[in-house]
Amino acid sequence: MFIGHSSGSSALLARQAAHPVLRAVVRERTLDRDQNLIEQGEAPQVAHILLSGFTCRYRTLLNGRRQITAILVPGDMCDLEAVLRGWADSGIKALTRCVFGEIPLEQLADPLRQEPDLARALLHQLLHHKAIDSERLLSLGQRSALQHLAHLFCELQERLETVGVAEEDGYKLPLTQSEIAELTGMTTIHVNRTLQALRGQNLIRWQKGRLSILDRPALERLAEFDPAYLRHL
Amino acid sequence: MFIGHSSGSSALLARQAAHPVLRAVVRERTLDRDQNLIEQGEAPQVAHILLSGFTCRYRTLLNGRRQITAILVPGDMCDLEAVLRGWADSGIKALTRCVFGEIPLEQLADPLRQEPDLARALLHQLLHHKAIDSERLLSLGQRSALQHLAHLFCELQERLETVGVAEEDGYKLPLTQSEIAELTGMTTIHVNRTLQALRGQNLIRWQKGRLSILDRPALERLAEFDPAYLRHL
DNA sequence: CGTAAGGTTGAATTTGCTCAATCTCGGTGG
DNA sequence: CCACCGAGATTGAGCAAATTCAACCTTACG
Repeated sequence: MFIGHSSGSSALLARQAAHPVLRAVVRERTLDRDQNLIEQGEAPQVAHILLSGFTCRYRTLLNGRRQITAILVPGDMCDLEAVLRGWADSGIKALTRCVFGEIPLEQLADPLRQEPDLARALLHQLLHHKAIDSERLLSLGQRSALQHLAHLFCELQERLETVGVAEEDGYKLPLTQSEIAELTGMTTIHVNRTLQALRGQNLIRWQKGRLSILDRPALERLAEFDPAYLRHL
Repeated sequence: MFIGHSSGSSALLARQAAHPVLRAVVRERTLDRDQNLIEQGEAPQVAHILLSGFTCRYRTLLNGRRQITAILVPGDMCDLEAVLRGWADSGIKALTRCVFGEIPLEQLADPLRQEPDLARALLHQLLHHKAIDSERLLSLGQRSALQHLAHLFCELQERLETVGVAEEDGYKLPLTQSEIAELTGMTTIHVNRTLQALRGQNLIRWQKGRLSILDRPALERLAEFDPAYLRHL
């Protein structure tokens, strides 16, 4: 993923040299937990890249059931598709206090006429999230609850390591169990019990908002996790 | 979606004027039902656009459970992501006899340096399938079995109409119930019973490989189907 | 210290799954 | 023309997974 050093105050991301997308950032914007970056159905006025914090995309059914369709971590473009499409098919809300970089639409309106680096980065981002979605389809369709959660934790470990927000053996996971539920299509209660199972097998610990992976190989084996889908050219 | 008239024998697609992607087709290739276009893990040697027939992408778990992660209909790029990424994260197989257009890698290797029309079409295709995936995540996570199947049928009606392969009230649906199962993460048996429920409510009929939608508004209401996600700029 | 949000537990119920069998129908060979 | 065959569809009974509802516990925080 393209991570660079933002000029703003919240610059946690200092892994790669300045990246084309970050160079396009003209301003920062901060949201508190549970605030919406964009409502479902809205037309984006500006594009955002997440600089720090956790964010999610979600969609709602008439009966009120909600599905979190994506978790966004620092470095991710939050609303790229919405911008390119002209309207947001999902809502986007902050799971923690978040800082976003704003990118004026003009700079992306026709990404394919831009400098190739920027365009490549956008395409890259799209591919990245497409790969994550595909893996999530597999989890939702075929993995057991246990495997599904295991896979989620492995994926986040990997993604957060990439952006330098995780340690070797875990990371801060600022989600509630009901958010995990919305993410995985399970019930909060079922999430709770499945987590207990995971703990019972000494695979993870999850205390005070920090997830610790106690036996990473075992967890990855259980999840059938293969990080390849997160690695790109 | 970009559909045009292919010069080959199998040209069913004659809706829009010749499209940049179709212009890049150098050769056709035909597969019979159940033959693989590409194996999971393989490195694509050439890109493919589906000209006629039904194809799917799928992924397998160690226990042999398979998830169909996408249905591909005429006009769809089958392996765009695999090409851009350099390896296939899913297998792709023909659900019926299929004709594909082959596009040499050189023409796509760096799509962002190509004529903008081609590049735009590729990006477009990526967005299209991303939108479909997002909807499918919602179905898998939050819709009931009944809603899920209803949604699937609505989606296909819409997509096939777009490429001129559906009539007003239905279309040929050359899938087996177990393929529907792999697509929706259900059991074949559960698919069967859910289909009976759908028939019982006089929403659909499915005979001799043709799916008829008897009450489209009611089916769309049940599924909470909103075709907006399939419409693009 | 009280409150609220999040986490945990139990029991009853529903949904979907497994296994195992039977049915249907199009195609095949005799 | 007809009996056979096999893939796909259908059925039933029992079981497992996940949900619902309702309560209770824990912890952070004002």
